[in-house]
Amino acid sequence: MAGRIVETEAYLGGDDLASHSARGITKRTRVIFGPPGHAYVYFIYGMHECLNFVVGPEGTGGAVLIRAAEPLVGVALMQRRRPKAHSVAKLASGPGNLALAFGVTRAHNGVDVTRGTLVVRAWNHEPQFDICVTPRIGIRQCADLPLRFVIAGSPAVSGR
DNA sequence: CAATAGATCATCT
DNA sequence: GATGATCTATTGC
Repeated sequence: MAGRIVETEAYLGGDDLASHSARGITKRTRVIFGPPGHAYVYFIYGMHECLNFVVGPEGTGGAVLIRAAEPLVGVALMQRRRPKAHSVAKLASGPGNLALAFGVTRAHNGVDVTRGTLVVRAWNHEPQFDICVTPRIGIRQCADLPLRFVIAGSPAVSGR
């Protein structure tokens, strides 16, 4: 499967209280403080898994939540995994949906995302996109920081 | 279309 | 023992 990431949120290290890393290294947050280029997958609300990429120098605790993607390859498989989705654009719209559609689970927590079965990369052959910046969604702490990034007009973007 | 309820559990206090 | 980087179905206009 493959998709284009169209919506992300940044969670900073240090004093960003919305970030899981804000309260230091724990069993759960240790991969966020590990080397960048690795997946951080967490379980939330008793039912959903969310995919992040660790970014920034090792030890700083920064991560990027992948909130939505446009399905490009493997659409049929994603539809089988998400029978409730009402359109292709919604297959991976929202963090929990994206993880479901792409089959990402906590088993991927800590994997190297520069090589292997779960890979992110830059795509150099696309036209330029307009990126909109907004506050992050679904948080209470630091809810005013402009750290959500969406590709303008993408049908797969969630919320606002 | 907007607002709300319910599902459900790992994690940290 | 409360809370949360969510989703879906349902209710109410």
